[in-house]
Amino acid sequence: MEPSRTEQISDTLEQLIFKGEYENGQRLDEIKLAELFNVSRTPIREALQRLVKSGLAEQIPRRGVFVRQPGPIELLEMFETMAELEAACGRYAAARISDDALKRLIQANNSCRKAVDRADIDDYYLENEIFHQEIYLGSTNTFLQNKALSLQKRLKPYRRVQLHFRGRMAQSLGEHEAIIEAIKTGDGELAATLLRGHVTVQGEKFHQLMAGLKQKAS
Amino acid sequence: MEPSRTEQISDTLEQLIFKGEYENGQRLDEIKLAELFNVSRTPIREALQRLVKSGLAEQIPRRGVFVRQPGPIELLEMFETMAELEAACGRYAAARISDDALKRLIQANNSCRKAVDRADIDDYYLENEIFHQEIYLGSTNTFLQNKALSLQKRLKPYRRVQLHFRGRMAQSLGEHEAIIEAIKTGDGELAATLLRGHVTVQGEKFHQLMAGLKQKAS
DNA sequence: GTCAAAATTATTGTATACAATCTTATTTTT
DNA sequence: AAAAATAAGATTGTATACAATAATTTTGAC
Repeated sequence: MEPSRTEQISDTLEQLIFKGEYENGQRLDEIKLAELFNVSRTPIREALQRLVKSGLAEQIPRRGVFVRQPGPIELLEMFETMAELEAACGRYAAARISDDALKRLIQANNSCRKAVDRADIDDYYLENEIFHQEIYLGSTNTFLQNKALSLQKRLKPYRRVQLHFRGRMAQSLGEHEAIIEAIKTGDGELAATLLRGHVTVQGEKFHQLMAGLKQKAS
Repeated sequence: MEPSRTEQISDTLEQLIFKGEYENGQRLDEIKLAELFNVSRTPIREALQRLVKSGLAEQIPRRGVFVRQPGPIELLEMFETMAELEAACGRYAAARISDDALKRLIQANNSCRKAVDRADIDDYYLENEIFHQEIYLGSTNTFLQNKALSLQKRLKPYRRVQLHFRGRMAQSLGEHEAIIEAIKTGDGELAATLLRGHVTVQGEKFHQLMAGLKQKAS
């Protein structure tokens, strides 16, 4: 199914906002966007409504719609929520993951290990994402899976920077092993606890996230 | 801040879909809606984009947008997700709820008890909702809170019917007491487990939910 | 009578015109 | 000179016209 023009525009704008191309509070000028996308204001306005609904922008009537970049507090809240969603996925995955999906999960982690061995941050970043997505999928709950995917996507730019800190990749990989073991043995409670800890931003990770925030802002 | 016309229309349509005024798969006719709301198609189409983004409708390009009512499976998935969100809220609430918020939570439950004493289903339905919202609030995580609120709103019509089954209200109230106690003593793990069980649809509750589904469909 | 092609009708998608409102600049008043 | 009032410009919100596509009906061939 070919996506609608409105959806294309909305997705592109989403990417741009994620990448930090727009400042927090910046107005999304309908006319400029119309010129940028070579369309009239009508499809732009429809796309903007989508952005508003997904929380990426705020609409002030008769004023315009303004991008809403999360600040430090909201970011921590989002990571906390992500941790809980991942924990939930892990809990269900431990109970219901299929043999095939488990195989893929292990394979994804093997790819992670190779990336660590090569000290390839970009690749680890990619494979790690797949590892987590396999857990979402393993939950066998499409609704939960989609929620997790959507938040993962939104937090993506903030995770990248963290990997550049020394020892972070190796530590992450070690946690993966334990998570797989818990899921394999069907210990949902343990899988949930491990995943929560794996994703939660605490201690040193907190400073790394904040450092990443500044980097993005510049 | 006065809401935009588009937001009003979108919210009204959301209510109508929640109430079951539109069949699953029914096309949302732009012209009819424009007449219904006494506006042109333009603001209608903007509102429809919001519905699509929030998952209440599906857009098929050049065909139209069609309402998407959850079937039994998706409904169970949504309740599972709700259970996990509530568990997460409970966990954080146990660690961070303020004295004031705890007081309000207890008060909300007292209102629940009064409703049970009067065997007032409608009132219990209302007060129970507030009880849970106090837990969301108690989590002190606005992002998580909003996610919980939004899903609670979406599941609202399906919870109502369940209360009509014998003993359901009294059982629910009993669980509330234990939840409060866990939060009060700061036992996040217990609060999470209790809330998960409180919301999860299993055993008899499953049949009640399915019965409710049929009732709504008629 | 049935199927296929063509024509008709209906519906979505987009551009544009205009109205309503807000913002900014200018003028006027004190 | 500062503040208030006014005017000009910019921007959002809505209606409408038209184009593109899909759905339906009609027509015609076999």
